[in-house]
Amino acid sequence: MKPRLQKTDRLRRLVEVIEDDPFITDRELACLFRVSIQTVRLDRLELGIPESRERTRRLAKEATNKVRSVETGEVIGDLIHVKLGQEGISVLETDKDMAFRRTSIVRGHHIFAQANSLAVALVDAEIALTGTATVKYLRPVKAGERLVAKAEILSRSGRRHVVKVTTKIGHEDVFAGEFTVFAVEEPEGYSEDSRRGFN
Amino acid sequence: MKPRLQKTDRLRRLVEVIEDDPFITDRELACLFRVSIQTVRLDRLELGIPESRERTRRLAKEATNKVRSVETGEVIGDLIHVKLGQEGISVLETDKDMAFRRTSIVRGHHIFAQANSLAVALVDAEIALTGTATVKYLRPVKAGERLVAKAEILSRSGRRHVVKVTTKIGHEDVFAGEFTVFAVEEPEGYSEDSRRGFN
DNA sequence: TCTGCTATTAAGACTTGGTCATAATACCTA
DNA sequence: TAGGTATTATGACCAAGTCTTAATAGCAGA
Repeated sequence: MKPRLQKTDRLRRLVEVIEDDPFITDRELACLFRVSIQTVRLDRLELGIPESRERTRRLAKEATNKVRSVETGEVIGDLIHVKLGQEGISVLETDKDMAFRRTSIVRGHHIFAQANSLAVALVDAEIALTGTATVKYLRPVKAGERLVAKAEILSRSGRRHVVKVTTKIGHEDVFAGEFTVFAVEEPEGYSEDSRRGFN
Repeated sequence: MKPRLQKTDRLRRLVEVIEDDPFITDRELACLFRVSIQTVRLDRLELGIPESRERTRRLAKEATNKVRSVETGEVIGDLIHVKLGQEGISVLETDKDMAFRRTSIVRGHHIFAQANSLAVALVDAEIALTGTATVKYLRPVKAGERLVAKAEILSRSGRRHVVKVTTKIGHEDVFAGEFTVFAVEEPEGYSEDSRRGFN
């Protein structure tokens, strides 16, 4: 039963190698594992791994989506609870892409962005602009930690809302901020078809 | 000279369409422009546009790089001048990926991130952490505008630095903030091989 | 030893989305 | 009518696969 062991071993390594370099072709893989192309194809078939071009295509789509959703996404973090004009909760799973490689410490602007997004989302208006923000970083956040931000509208006078946001990991406070968010009726010449959204 | 006009027109549109959807094939393009596949290929040849698969490949590579550099990059914006412990200037070219689609208004956290990055970069220490930040958004920024952030260390007492950042577009102030940045000697158990970097 | 099983390799036909070279045709204009 | 560009067609070829069918190798148990 030695060949079978060799095979399962190869299958495991195959997954690793392809994950490491999704652009690799069957020919290259065959060469790498010193087997025939057909064997590699059978292996891929068995593992349900698509061909090189398909992998590349998916990567391209996913990556472009990622850039759009992370960078342009309407809200940073998942809104798991929102009472418009009152309070809300947002969850952000941090990962290594948000952190410094060397320290694994999540960059501050992600934490800020989550809080800011949540503050803006609470304001019941077509367009909401952050005017000022006062924030405190209470302790560094490591990649992989789950940020739970809770926000509450402290006061409102006309179009001006004061929103308090507290971000925790478990029971520990890691960030606190106060945002002044303005509700705007008209786009003020900044857009033609705008509905909502600043910050 | 009508066909020539039609052609240059088609070439312009071709660039647009491909930019809009890089995954599109020659066959689809031919169908779209109501010309033969050969014409599309000649057009691409003339414009130096690579084939669909090549475009996809580049996109995948570039996008994966982009996610890393934009998200993980040590500094948001280009540091064009830094006097460690004193002052610095950073430039950030905004684009539509940083803005809301509907309004073309750049999301606040990018402006914050540039200012914060610059503030941290000025502090001459192995590791620098932002403690607090007080910021004001003075007017919305449209995608495409060039943000010039100037920062100056106002005061320093021990490891605590107060950094003032002003961001302008041309001569107009769009953002102002004050950051308290702490210089840290030891990683305080948050990392093993850390050198510099928080926020 | 023969049979059966898995693993591997091979061979062949077909697909997609092209490249490259060559030739034919269409259209317009001087 | 000749010359030019623009367009289309044709055919050979390629990379990197798919899918099917078949041959071979190596070992294990009856």
